[in-house]
Amino acid sequence: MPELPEVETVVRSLRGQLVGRQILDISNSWRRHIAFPDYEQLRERIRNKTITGLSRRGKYLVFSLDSGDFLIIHLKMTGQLKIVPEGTEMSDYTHTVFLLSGEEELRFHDVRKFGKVYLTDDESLVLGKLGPEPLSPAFTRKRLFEMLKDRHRILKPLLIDQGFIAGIGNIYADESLHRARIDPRRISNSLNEQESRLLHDGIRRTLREAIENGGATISDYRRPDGTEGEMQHSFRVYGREEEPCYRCKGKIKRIILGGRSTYFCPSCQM
DNA sequence: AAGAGACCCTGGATGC
DNA sequence: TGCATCCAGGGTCTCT
Repeated sequence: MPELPEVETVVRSLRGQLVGRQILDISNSWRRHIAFPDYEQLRERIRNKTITGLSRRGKYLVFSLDSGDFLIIHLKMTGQLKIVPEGTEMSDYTHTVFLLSGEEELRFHDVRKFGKVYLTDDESLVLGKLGPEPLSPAFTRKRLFEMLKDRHRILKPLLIDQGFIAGIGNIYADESLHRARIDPRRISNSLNEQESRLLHDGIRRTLREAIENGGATISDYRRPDGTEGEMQHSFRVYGREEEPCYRCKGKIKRIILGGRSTYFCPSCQM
């Protein structure tokens, strides 16, 4: 569930607490949480390293270490990160724990176990195939229009393709398309310049608004301090099947595109 | 290149 | 109450 705004919220919340701290050790009870290298090597390479930075790329959290390695974490559907005092009672769903200097622990809690931890000195091994950051200055209206022209794909699945644009997931794709008044079933290269501009604005405004709201809490997502985001109260279409569209009073429909639920308003999204 | 479907997981909702 | 089945989307992978 965490998409770009949720991951950004987590990064902002953790950065001040983690940068400058040392990772003393790691423990893990679900080996598949560790993507690469294998657990023993990762443990060897991470022990006693200092966290020098924390940033986000798409839906990935990227910790820079003073060894030159990058610790990269993807929360996937149900991952949560939290900092707790050392020795706090363990939840059944905490599978990876980083022991920190200052007698605290960074815990990776993940009910569905889809999350992943990577350690590498070459970030591109993990992040290399990602598309542009939608909130970066490089993601201009012109660039999006050119990207759309180059492809012949159904719009909604294209927007959640991380190689096309990084960070948009199922919820914010639908929200962005509704804001732009564009039908999710449209083919990418059928959009004219004006429609492409509306989509560009829709994506950026939707993501910015979601970050301002601290992300959306749906079932598992929590901020690292345990509080819920607020964005779920502002959804225009997501999860609102058969309810009236706020803009035109039409009925919100749910269809499947690219194997995922897609919510939209057939009367004002063209 | 694009798209469909299986798979990775589990809790919660729904159906009988 | 209990059990089976479906669904949720973050991805990856294979096949057509």
